[in-house]
Amino acid sequence: MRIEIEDAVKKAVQELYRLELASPLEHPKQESFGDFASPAALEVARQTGSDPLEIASQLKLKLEDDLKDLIEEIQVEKPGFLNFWLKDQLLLEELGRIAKGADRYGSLDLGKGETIIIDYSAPNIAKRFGIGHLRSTVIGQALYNLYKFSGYKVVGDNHLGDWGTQFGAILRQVKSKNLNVKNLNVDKLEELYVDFHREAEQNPKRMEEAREWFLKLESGDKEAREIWQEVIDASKKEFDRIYALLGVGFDYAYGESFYEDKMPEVIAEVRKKGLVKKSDGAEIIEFPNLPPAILVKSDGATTYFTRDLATIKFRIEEWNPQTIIYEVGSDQKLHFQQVFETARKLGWADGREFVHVAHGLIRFAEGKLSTRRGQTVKLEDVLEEAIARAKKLTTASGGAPQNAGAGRNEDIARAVGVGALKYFDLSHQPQTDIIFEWEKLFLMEGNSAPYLQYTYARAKSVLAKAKTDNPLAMSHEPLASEAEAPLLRWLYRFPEVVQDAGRNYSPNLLCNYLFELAQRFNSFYAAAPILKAEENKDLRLALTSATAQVLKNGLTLLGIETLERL
RNA sequence: GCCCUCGUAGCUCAACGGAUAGAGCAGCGCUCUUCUAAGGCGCUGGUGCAGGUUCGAUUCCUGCCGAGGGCACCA
Repeated sequence: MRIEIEDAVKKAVQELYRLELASPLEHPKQESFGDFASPAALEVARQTGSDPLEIASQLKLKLEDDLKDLIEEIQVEKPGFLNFWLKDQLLLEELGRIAKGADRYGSLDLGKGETIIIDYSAPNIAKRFGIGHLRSTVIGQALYNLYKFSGYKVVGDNHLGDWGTQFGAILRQVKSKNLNVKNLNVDKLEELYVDFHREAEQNPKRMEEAREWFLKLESGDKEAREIWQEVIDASKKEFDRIYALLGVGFDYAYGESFYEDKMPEVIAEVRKKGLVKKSDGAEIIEFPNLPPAILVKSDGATTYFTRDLATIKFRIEEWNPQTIIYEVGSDQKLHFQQVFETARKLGWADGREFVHVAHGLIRFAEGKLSTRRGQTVKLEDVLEEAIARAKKLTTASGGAPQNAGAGRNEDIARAVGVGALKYFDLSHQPQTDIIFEWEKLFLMEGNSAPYLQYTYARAKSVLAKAKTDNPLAMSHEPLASEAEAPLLRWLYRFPEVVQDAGRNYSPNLLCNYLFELAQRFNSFYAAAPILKAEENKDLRLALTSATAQVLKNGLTLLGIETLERL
């Protein structure tokens, strides 16, 4: 609907004033200003110097004719806005579309065969999976779902940090302390890493030893490889546990080490194109507006800059993507600017888009969480706490007593607890920092996943009692009353929101929409009886059903479970 | 020092350059002999500072102040 009206307005402006309209159609904040509003007349007035109200009136006349099938009424308001009211019939038909579309309602066909690669989560091997990795993991998964739903081919790749000098540090510790790697779990590995940096502060020679060990690893030293492999296995065991809890998955998890044998070719290509310069024994790439990046270290080892270049090359050859999205923290912004700039210089960009969704950090009030200094919060601890709190809530409210099988309360607590945590993260605009505070993570009322899950279960409960196979059997109800209208005028926007959230790399837009939807439903629910309705019963059931469906589709896109009962 | 991001209510966050800046939490007061009270209804309260562009600025530009991040062999 938005597209039709937007096009009509554009066309009208073009025909009447021969101007290309830039201002988009919008949803006014005040519902008294209609379903859609256009500042077109204001824009035309700016360019032609004439009276905006006069222009608005002219546009109104034309549009009333062009849009007579869609629009009930057009009003001209104060400075020169055009406000549009959709026909009730159209809104009612949308309910039918929701029922028919079911789990696919809101899906789009924007992809046109294009492929998008999303690089997300990417925890570092040998370190605990910290709260800091929640953002990338959860936002990345939501973007993945959104693009798939929008009709793109999507490749999700978990670019594990399983290569680099950090392994030199681990190897150095394991060897010098003569430890048995078989007994090392991630907690112990991280301790080694923290110890290493503590020692390195006292004794700079430690860093050199670490670099030497990494070089050994990179040049295929058998012992180094064996230890490295053990460390990876131990880490993956923990990561898999967390991904299972979070309900997050990937198409691939190549990791940095996968590109080991692909780097020489890339290095050669960069050299051949004359982009490298020697500096203090290292090979660097310089940029006009950025600090230089290191391609090859002075000891001949690679950096993760080199690896990211090799990764791009591989991804292009393998999937020929139109877009590569990196869901990585904002502290790596410079790095990606350097990588993207180099890729462009190498001629790899060519019609391709590289995007760094630089999310803000989860940090303490005083600053960044630093693994090196041992300042981490284990995500697993946070998840367990979230589930424990959800369980308490479930028990306290005495929910879902009937048919509650033995494992059922566990399932509910997990879905609610994990959902609350994921939603907490997703509902924040990606680019802002999040201050870590235990209490804030576990909000289970108000703007939270449990509120949405509760609303969904509530709607489903009504529908179960209604026992109608097809609550949409109603046809031409009388006009929706005050109780139904706000909900009816909100549901149809879901597909627009799916598109906006994807286009802006902002799952939080979807959160905002769903929360508002739930609020509107709950107000409606409190104001109007559904099952015992004396009027508009079919319509109310249809609204209930549509709300449940949209909530489910939206939450699923966010990677949050819905439960039929809680 | 240079570069980047962010400053909105007591707290946590919304708001495509638009119309009376919205929520949630916290606080106070109502509300379950109607379908799930994890709910609903109401009250209290805000754009860091100074300029500029615009019919219109929380949004764009400049400067300042404050917070965070980054700046060569970590990732």
